[in-house]
Amino acid sequence: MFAGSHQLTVDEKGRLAVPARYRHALDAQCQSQVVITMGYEPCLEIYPAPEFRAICESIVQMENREHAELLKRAFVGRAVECELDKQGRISVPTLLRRQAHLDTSVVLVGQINRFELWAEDKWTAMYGEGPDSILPTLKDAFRALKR
Amino acid sequence: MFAGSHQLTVDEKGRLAVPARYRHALDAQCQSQVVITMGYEPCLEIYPAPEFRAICESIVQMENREHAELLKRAFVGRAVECELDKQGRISVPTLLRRQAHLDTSVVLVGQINRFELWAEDKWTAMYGEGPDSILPTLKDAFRALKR
DNA sequence: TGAGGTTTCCCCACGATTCCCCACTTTCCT
DNA sequence: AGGAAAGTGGGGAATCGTGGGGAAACCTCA
Repeated sequence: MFAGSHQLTVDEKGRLAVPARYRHALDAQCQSQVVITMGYEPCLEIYPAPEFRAICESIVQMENREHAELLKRAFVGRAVECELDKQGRISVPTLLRRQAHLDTSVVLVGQINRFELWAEDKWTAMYGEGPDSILPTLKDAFRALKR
Repeated sequence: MFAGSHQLTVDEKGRLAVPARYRHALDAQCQSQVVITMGYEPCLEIYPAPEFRAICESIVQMENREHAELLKRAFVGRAVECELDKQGRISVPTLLRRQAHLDTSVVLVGQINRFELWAEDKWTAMYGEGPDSILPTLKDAFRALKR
């Protein structure tokens, strides 16, 4: 289960050092094999490989064929399989980096079954120190949650 | 079950000494593994790790997808797993401390299944010596409570 | 087919941060 | 008053994030 956010830098070679605390889990869960792709948010999504395959299954079995086709093109079609190198880094494909408008300063966010990779400025603007804009909705969301 | 409030200090390295009376319970309940994150109040929330995981389950299964997404980013995305050190302290991440506007003087408040960590001035202003502002609502709340 | 250039991967190194351990001081209980 | 437990502080070692160099693999174009 992934949680937490880390400010990281993508170096000149497009490499991203995965925080050490996640490496062990990723190794155990998927032999350090991950899939990077995009959803509808302006950020990259990083899945452990088995998790991604499970989502593909779900897409194939969708009732709504039109939705399924769209997801196959936009979600599956943009996916790239990667592997952590021996130093625990993944090299993020240039195309995806451009599509998500990532420069060197990024934020890696744990999202339970996946990670999201945001441009730092976008992330801070939306969920950072002063997330005043989302506060009312957030309050509603918390109240809808049993805990 | 956690109750009561303690005035504590966060030292220069961002460490918080958990009152000894809670340590046994935390050790028994979660091997001293806790998760620190933020809700919509300007304070930090500290959960025993299993408690936090249970909440994540609830989030994943929420009906309202928009709420679930928001909670995943704001609640899960800001969470940090910590472990009490051998001296019974947790080191509170700098980012979270800044977001909750904590300086050295804080109040740890037992909240049944979690703790809350408030900046002392905020806590005293809201629930401290003169809680005049909340008194009418408090009255309603008590009357709604069977006891 | 071969040469040049580019990309990818691995290793090493440095600086900063984090974590762990030890010690001191204060408080509370006996 | 004495002792034990708890809160507080600091020093040192290990780890982690980051950058760069070099070798191997790949692709392109002649």
